[in-house]
Amino acid sequence: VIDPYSPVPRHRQLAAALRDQIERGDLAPGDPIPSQTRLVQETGLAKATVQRAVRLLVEEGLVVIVPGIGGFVARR
Amino acid sequence: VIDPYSPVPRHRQLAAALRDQIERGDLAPGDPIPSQTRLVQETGLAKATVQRAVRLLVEEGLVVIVPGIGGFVARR
DNA sequence: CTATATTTGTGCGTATGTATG
DNA sequence: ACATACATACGCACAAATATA
Repeated sequence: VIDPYSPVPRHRQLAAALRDQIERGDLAPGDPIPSQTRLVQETGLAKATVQRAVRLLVEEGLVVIVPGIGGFVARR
Repeated sequence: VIDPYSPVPRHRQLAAALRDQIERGDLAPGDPIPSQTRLVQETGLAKATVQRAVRLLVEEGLVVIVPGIGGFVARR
């Protein structure tokens, strides 16, 4: 799902992909989002890049992170 | 603390500022130095530039870096 | 209560691409 | 051509929080 040759930064590509899944309803409010470890495995991206993508969604209010537990689609 | 218009390179400016804090005793031997992330936030410099400043202090023997942990004022 | 596994958080080291003076 | 600087990205290691066996 990630195009390494795109001028769009990889963390933005991943954030966009997750945002689409949320807005499409694939991921409903309250649902856990894939763990950072899974996202690293599935995308081939570095952990730092994955975290940066997730942090974008947190700043947008689409995702809530609970340390030690995981990330969830925000209720609202 | 960093003057972008100074002819002195920014990494040297930051290194000098940290060196002053160490020699003044604000940072004692064994004390952790501010993380690179913090220095990036506080100075507005890029990570690579901050890292370069810290590396100067390491080469001078004023700072010791422990990978995965952080940087500390050298004991001696 | 202890041990282990999972997940997020933090931090360093390094490399590459791009822009500027 | 060169030095400086920023942004992006990967890899690795350790710490903290939480849950489970």
